[in-house]
Amino acid sequence: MKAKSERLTAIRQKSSAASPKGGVRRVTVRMPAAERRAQILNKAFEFFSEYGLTAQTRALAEACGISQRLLYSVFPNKSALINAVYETEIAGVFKAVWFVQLRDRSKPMTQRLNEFYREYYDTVLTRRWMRLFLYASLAEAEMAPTYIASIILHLLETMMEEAVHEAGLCMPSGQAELQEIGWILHGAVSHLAIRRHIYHGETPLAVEKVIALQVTSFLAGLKAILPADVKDGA
Amino acid sequence: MKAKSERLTAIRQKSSAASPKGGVRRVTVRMPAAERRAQILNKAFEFFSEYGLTAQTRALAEACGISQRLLYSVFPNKSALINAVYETEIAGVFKAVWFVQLRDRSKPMTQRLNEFYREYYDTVLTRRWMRLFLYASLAEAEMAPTYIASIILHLLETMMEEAVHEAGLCMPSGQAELQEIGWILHGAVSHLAIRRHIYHGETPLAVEKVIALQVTSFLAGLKAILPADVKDGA
DNA sequence: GCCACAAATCGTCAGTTGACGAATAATTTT
DNA sequence: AAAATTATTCGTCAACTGACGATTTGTGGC
Repeated sequence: MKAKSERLTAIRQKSSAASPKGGVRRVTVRMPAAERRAQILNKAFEFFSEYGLTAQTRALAEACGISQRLLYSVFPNKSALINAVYETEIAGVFKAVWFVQLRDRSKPMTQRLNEFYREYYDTVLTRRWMRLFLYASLAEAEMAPTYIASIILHLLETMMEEAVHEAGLCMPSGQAELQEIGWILHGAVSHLAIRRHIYHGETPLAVEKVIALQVTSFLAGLKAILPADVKDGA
Repeated sequence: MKAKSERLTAIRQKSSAASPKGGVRRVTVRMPAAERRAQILNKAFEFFSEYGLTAQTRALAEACGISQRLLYSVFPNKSALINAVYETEIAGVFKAVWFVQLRDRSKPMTQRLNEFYREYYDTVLTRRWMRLFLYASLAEAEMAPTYIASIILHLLETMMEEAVHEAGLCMPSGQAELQEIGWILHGAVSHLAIRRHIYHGETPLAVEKVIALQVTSFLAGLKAILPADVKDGA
C-alpha cells in the first residue's frame, strides 16, 4: 500500500514537456475522495482569500493541479465550495480553551489578555482569514453576523466579566454597553490585523508590543468608564 | 436655457412602454460632458462600493440610465473610471479644518476628540466609503497605504501631541510607538464603522455614545501607557 | 430652416466563465 | 488477468463581459 505522503508528493508532469501529441492528457494523481476534498478546500481557502470570491474556478483548479471539471465532481457548484471553505477555515478555528484560559483567575488579567490576544492574532487573525472574512462580508450578509453572534459576543462577555471583577468595578448596566466596551479592545486588535493584512501597513513595532499597549490602555480605560463596585473595598 | 435641475429630473421613458417597433432607441437625455462625468462618478461610487470593483460596466450603465458605450466615451476604460472615483470620493473627503479644530486648546481634549470623531464617522466612515475602501484595499495594494501615509499618520500625530500635552505626559520615544498608540483610538472608531457597515452588526447603542466611551477609555489609557512629564507639575 | 458638432446608442467581437455529458485511466475486487 | 468501480480529464455550451467602430440624434450658431 502506498503511503499518503508518497501520493501527495508525486510530481505532476507539465504539458510543456515534449510529447507525441498536442493534446496530452494530464498525468493523473488519484486520491481518495476525502483527501482530494481536503486538498481542494485548503487551496481554495488560500486562493479565494487572495483573489476574492469572484475569482474563477479554472484558476483554482490550475492552482490545485487538477482539471476544472474535477472541482464539479467534488462540489456541486462554486457556491457550495465557498460555503465549505467558510465552515472549515473560518468558523472552525476558534478554540474553546481560550474561554477557560480567560477565566483562569490565578493569573492577572493583563497577562491573560496578552496571552489570549497574541494567540488569537496568530491563529485567527491571519492574512488569509481576514481577507476571506472581509471578501465574504462585503459580498453577502451572512458570514460575519453568524461568527460574531455565535462566538465573539460570548468572548466579549467573558472578557468583560473577568476584567471588571479584577478591577473591582460594576458591570455596565446594559448588554449593549457591555459589548461596546469589550469591542474597544477587540476592535483595536482586529483593526491592527486589518492594517497589517489588508492595508499593507508597515510593521514598525512588533505585534506583541502593540497588543500589550492596547491591553494596558483598555484595562486602565475601564476604570474611567465604569464606577467602582461599592461592595468591594478598593 | 434649461436649468440644470430640469435636465436632471427629466424622466427617462422605459422601453417597456408600448412602442411601434421592437428595437426602440432609448430616449436620450443630453448633458454637457462635465455634468455627465460627474453623474457617472457619483453613480459609480454608489455602484462599485455596493457590488465591488469587479461589477460590470453594463450594470453600471443601466444604473446611470445610459448606454454602456457612453461610459467608454467619458472614460477610456474601466480602470480609469475606478481611479477617478477613488480620487473624487475617497481621497478628497478629508477636511483640513479638522486639524485646526483638534489643535484648539480652548476646548478640553475630550470634547475635541468627540466632536472630531463624530464628524469623521459621519463624513468619511460612511457605508459607501468603507466598502469601496475595503474592496480596493483587498484588490490592489495602493489605495490604503497612500491614504494612511498622507493623511492618517498626520492625524495620529496631531491627536497624540494634543492629548499628551493636555494630560501632562511625555511623548512616546519613537515615531512607531506614537502611531500605534494613536491607532488605539482611531482603530476602535474605524472598526466600529466596519462592524456597522461591513459586518452588518446591529446598532444597539447610538454611535455618539460608543465614540464617547472610546474617547474616554483612550484618554484614561494614555496615562497608564506614558510616563508623566516631570517638567509639568501634575 | 439648415449645418456642423458633440452626445448618445446600436450592434458586435473576442475572450471569459460556470457548468456538465461523455470518454478515459488508475485502482480495487473477484 | 479480467471486470467493476470511480477518480479524473477532455471538450463544449450558453451566458457574460470589456471594449469599440459605425451610426443616429439632439442642440446651438448662422
